[in-house]
Amino acid sequence: MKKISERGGQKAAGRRSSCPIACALDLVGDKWTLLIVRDMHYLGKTRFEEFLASPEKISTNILASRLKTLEANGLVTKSPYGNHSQRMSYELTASGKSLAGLLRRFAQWGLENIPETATPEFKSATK
Amino acid sequence: MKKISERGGQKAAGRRSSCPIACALDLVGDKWTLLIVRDMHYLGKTRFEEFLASPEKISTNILASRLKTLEANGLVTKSPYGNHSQRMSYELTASGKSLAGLLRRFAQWGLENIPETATPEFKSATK
DNA sequence: ATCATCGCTTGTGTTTTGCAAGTGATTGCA
DNA sequence: TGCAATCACTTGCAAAACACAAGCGATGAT
Repeated sequence: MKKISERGGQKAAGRRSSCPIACALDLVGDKWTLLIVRDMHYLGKTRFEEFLASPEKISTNILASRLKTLEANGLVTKSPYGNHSQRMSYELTASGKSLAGLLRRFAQWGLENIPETATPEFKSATK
Repeated sequence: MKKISERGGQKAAGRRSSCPIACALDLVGDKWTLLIVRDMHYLGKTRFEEFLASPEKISTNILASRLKTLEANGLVTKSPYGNHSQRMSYELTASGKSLAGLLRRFAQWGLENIPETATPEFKSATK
């Protein structure tokens, strides 16, 4: 039985605090994870090689590890596609898709506050 | 004279691409920066020691370096306060304040998608 | 004069990242 | 049937970032 005074102030395993902002940052607060989600959401990418092709040039080991933790955290599902047993398709779950609003805020803030950010390929998708 | 085909696809110094999401992540895409902004925005913190007191327990050298780059990127201003010339007050600029919407999205996504995130002290502020 | 507070810096060891190369399971093609 | 190409990774290694603890210089209070 947990004391009432402790409820709401407890930390979940591996998290720095119970703050929803801090917890969200623990899951997607790094330089690469949200770019993978961006590629899935705005560009419809699903394959390892497609993510590698983005202009930010993520390296293969980082991509593999990020996809693994995205899957472990329930934001992405991994499944074979076509008739190739080795070829994998990564897709957003409901939780993953619900990051779209966050991505749009990032895009909006970047466009409004960072000079020379302009991406023709995203402009229509982010409106 | 720059070719039209290059415009909109160029990279600014030190950035991975011209995508506004990637650029925004270059500025605030790490585990600590947005927590400092959170403390400034939601809790009204302004001093070094106050940021250290947050439950996530940032270390002093990381805090100092993040405050320095926040200032360098024009998101925060630093000024002495009171009659102590050594005591500093950190405050959000207009660009920094405009991160509030992003923070709210983070909080909302965390509350909806991560179990056991609940912070009484933020709930009223994020509604 | 001594002590505490504030805002840091410095040193040290660990963890994470970036980069290049390689691996194994196919698949397409001659 | 052989052989190169593709895809999804893994491995190795150096560089950078991070966490932790200690210390430092300026100020103010006692």
